[in-house]
Amino acid sequence: MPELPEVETIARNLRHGHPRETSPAEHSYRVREPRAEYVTAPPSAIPVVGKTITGAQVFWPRTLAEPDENSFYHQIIGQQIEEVGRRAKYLILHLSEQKLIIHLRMSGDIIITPLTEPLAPHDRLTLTLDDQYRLAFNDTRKFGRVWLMDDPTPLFAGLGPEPFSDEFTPEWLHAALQKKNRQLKPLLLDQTFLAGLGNIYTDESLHRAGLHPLTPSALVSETQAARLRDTIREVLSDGIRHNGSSIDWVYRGGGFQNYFRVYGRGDEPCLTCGTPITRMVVGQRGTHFCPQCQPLG
DNA sequence: CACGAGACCTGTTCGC
DNA sequence: TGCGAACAGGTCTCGT
Repeated sequence: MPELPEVETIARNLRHGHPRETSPAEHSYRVREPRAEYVTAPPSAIPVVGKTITGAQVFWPRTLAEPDENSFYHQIIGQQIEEVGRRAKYLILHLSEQKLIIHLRMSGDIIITPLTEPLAPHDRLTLTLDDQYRLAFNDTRKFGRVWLMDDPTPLFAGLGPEPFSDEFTPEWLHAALQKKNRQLKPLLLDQTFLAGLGNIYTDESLHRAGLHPLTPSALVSETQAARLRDTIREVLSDGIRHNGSSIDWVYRGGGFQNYFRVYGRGDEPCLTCGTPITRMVVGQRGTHFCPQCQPLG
């Protein structure tokens, strides 16, 4: 589920609590009704910085990638949450002694509730906080993973650059695309090439850049690469500004789904030219593009 | 190196 | 109504 903007939103929520999306209805299409209980604020929007972990519980063993369960309990209890960060799609809780790394994969979410609330159906790992709140890693599909480590550097070693870093320049992107001989869509999804893009934001970036998802990377011109770099940053910024995307049953307060131009809009008219959006499968992922605005070759 | 298929999982939606 | 297939924001591994 979550891509860079959603993970960034959760990190900010856990750090500060964050103002909610008060989405104006103007560009709204495909609007889904948010779950009534979350209309004011999603449960991830409660700050946890400064709180101390007084208990922990693992309900689905595979969720905990490292260390083993007993060591996890022994090590994490007593540590304070000092800061919350993000690298690629990883959420990072900086604890007083170690780092707690969380990858939400397809269906993960972080939910903060008072201890008096019952556990949610898909809570896989929970932390008890000293102010009588509970931080739950909730993950319907069980793909998510959690690591408690002294130094997470090895986990991040293979990742490509952050899209908002100084390293991600038009020149870097053009050169990097030249070095590969791959289709753009799967290449942009490859976290070792560039960190943070997922299926939604890749499709949206390529549409705004006017590039076909199957374009061979080595054929992208300098001008096109520069444009693509800008649209990637633009789409991610828009996503963050709207607190990420909320689709299907996972609602965490974001509203960027109301601004999708191609994702999930197969057969609907392109908002630029009116041509029906095409949906095809590329690398086993649903891929959406406008055949008019994003010609191949 | 590039690419496709299969795994890992549960839940929703759609067609018959 | 029931039931199977397709599909879902991600990533890893294996075979060609």
